[in-house]
Amino acid sequence: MEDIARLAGVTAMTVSRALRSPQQVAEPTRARIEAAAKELGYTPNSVAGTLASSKSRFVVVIVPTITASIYSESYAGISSVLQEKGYEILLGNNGYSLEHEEDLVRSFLSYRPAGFILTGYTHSPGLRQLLQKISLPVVETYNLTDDPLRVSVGYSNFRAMYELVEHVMRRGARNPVFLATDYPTNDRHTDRKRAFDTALRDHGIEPTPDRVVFSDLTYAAAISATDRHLREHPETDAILTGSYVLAVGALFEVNRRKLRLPNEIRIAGFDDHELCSIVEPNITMIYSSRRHIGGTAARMLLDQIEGGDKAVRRVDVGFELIQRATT
Amino acid sequence: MEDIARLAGVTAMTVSRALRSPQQVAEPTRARIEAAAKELGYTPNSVAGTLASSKSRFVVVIVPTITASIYSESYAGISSVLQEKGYEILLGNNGYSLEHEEDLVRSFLSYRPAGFILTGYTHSPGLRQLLQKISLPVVETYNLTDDPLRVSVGYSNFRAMYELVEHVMRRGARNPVFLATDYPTNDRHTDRKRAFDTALRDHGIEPTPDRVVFSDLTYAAAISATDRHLREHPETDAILTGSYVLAVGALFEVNRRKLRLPNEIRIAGFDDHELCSIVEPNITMIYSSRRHIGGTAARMLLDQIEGGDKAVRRVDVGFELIQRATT
DNA sequence: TTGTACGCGTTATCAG
DNA sequence: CTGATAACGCGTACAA
Repeated sequence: MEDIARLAGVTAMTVSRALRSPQQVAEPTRARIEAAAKELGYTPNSVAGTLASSKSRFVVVIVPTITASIYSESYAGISSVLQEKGYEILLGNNGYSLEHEEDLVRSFLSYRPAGFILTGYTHSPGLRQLLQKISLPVVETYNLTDDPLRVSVGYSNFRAMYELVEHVMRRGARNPVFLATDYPTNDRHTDRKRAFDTALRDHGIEPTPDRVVFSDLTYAAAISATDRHLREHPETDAILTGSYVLAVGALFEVNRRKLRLPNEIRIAGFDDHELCSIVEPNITMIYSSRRHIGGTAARMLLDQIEGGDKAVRRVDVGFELIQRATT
Repeated sequence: MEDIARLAGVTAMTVSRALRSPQQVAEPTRARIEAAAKELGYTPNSVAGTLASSKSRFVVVIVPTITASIYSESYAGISSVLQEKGYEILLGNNGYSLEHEEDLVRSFLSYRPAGFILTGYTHSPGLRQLLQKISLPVVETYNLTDDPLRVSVGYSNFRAMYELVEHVMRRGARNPVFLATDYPTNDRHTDRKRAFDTALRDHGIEPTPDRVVFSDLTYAAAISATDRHLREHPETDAILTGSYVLAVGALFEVNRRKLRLPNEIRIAGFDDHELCSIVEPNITMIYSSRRHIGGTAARMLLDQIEGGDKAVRRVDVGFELIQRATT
């Protein structure tokens, strides 16, 4: 900046202003400065800027794992909104561990981020305390709670599962099971599980433990989990899954057994994906746009960062139950 | 740090040392400082540290799109290696546009990153020039070239495609087509295309333009592209694809037409994915671990950053042709 | 092993 | 509209 200032016949401060808030500088001055900057091949130093202003343009985004397509899609939604405003993302994978999440947040704090976008509303007590204390903007995503840290965006996983059970029961199911990954700290899962139990009771069915089947998030694991369960519980007539991967895996196994869908057995799940409308028969799924959740989360975070406190506390983006051939 | 220093009865400089290089500080002093830091709830300021030392712990990673599973997997590989060393990632999506890539790099430069991990070896002239000039560590990934910017890690997409053509020809194909996405700046694609043409000529087949079919990267697009092509060219007896998504799409269409695999027609492609071994019949694919490419790239970057110039120029991670039922 | 002085590249603030 | 001065919080370099 000193060099540019010398070349343009001004001081460094005027250069700073010309570059960050051009309207504060007389047009001829600004033009001279811009020319000088280009001539010298100036690259601004955001690190120094952040230190001087104590305002960073970093946003921390924490997802369970970036390799699951739902999270990479929501990341893409966040990224496209933040990029326009000149924010950069510091991405963390907590691997579904709350302690790891807390560690990540603490370590990212050293970059003095402008805010956080987290997944779910379940966090370690230490993290809740920390985020309460430092009073930085926070958005929680993918699920709704009555008690968000600041604001949250997502849909009611409870209601979605309740509707899904209702749906398969209406379509003739009497013995549904819930096929899901086993991450006890995943509130999307626990809310769905509560809804599953509630809906079953409302139909006079006892939600015994053997109505929940755990599986890793791979097709092979879903296939063998389905195989094992159908062997032990041949009366099963509906499989509800926590992910499209598990739904497709279940479908493969059901097809292999030549069970007739949707009369002998039904399949439906969460997190619709293109594959679900391509497989034969195509699969009934709960859909909610991940890009939209991400984009909305980013906008809500910007509202908190820039807008002050007129921020909305809670945005329900809703969900759709897309009925297809498996029900 | 001043506060900690006061509480521990030392100067800020000693605090700085105690925190960054504990072995330079007498143990009792270090313990006092640590206790004081904990008591005051000290959070280091990496921004100030970066400015003072002009050494950042940011690494810029640029991928075409994070929502494609191959890139999110390689990101995960990069991330797990860099995290151990205390580096953070600034992630950019270039959307397969070289100009966008150049813009991204220029804008990330303001954070004074320690290095770059890029996808492919094809970049805009401006970017090549820039990276040459600033002499920062760079690793190019996913493909090999004789002329890397600094170092590169990946496998020969040319050789892989050549082997794939050889393979289907050996299995009886005479009229192969190449089904791929249409990103002209994607050097993985252009190398595969060159190999496809070369291998065809080596078999006395003219690589006419209608032997290449373009499709978006969705199952639906792959299905309709396959449908269209098979209608116009019913003599087609092998479909080679640039992605598992296209391979699975092609398989669905081939199955729908009740063509017999692998006798009437064959399918094989790049970027093996679990789905390829689950579908019926399962699909022959080229495999190379994306996590491994990412992890290796990260290590090669660290070598440049920390190790000086003993860095390897080129790492060929190789590939496997996994034969399955479609050939 | 610890301390002193200074600089990293910018922006806040107030004066002119 | 522009300038002077003083931070921002830390690390480098050298001295003690």
